[in-house]
Amino acid sequence: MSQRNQRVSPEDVHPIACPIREIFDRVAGKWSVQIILLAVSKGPIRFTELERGIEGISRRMLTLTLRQLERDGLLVRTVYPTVPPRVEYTATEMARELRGAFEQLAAWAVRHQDAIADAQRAYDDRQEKVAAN
Amino acid sequence: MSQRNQRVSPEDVHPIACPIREIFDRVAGKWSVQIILLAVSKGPIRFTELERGIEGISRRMLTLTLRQLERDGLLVRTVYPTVPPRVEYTATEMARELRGAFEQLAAWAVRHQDAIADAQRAYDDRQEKVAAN
DNA sequence: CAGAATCCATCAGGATACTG
DNA sequence: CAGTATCCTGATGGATTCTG
Repeated sequence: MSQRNQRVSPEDVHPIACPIREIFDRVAGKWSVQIILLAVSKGPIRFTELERGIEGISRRMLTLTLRQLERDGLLVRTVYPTVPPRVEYTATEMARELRGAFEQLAAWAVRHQDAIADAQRAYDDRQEKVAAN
Repeated sequence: MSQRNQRVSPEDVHPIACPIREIFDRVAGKWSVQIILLAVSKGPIRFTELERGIEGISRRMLTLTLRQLERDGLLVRTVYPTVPPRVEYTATEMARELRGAFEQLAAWAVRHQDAIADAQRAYDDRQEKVAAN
């Protein structure tokens, strides 16, 4: 307890940081969260509904992200060979389980958003003073 | 319940997706997670300890990420005006509260890592077949 | 030791046009 | 409708050098 200059071995952080990293990469991308939330809350959802429901997403990124989520087994893609074609995306059970974690993070965000904003202002003020030196 | 062609209004996803986005941006960056976890578990930690403890991080990215976390009030930076200089980073209470959410996500990751790997293999196999057409 | 500053490669991602 | 293909640009981030 007195000695804190002990080396930090990579293994200390790895077992928790590594799986988390993997998850965040595939699940916490800018668009993945919104797609998953929509797919979870809106049941089977169509390509165009997603495109309209997610502000600012490009057709390209929607396609790429959907493919990745499908590959990871978070979404199921169902094609109805009608004309015009109809494709629906359904969240799997696995994806639905993410909602809890997302909501916990959202709660944390809400709880601390003011504190964060304050911290940022305080920090920026300090920088201004230094810059004005 | 029969009608699912209802429009998806942006407000349906916004209230939860927006704060989450903010959080993920500032907290779920490639390096932020590892830095926070190290700072939380290793008490006050020095620049060089972080550099050695996080595999593959560059000096530049470590500095940039530390600045951002400090600005957001997740880390406190303490300078000891000795020679050579000594700087320590301490996780704030706010940052420590994140551990729960991180661990929940980590648990999710561990629970489903096999299923995800399987899904990916299955998906890739399907693609190969198509490519071979 | 703990950075700041600079240069440079990569690549995520947007806009647009085309198609089964 | 639900994509694919192509082009192009800005931001991300690594490597390196310099300094109090």
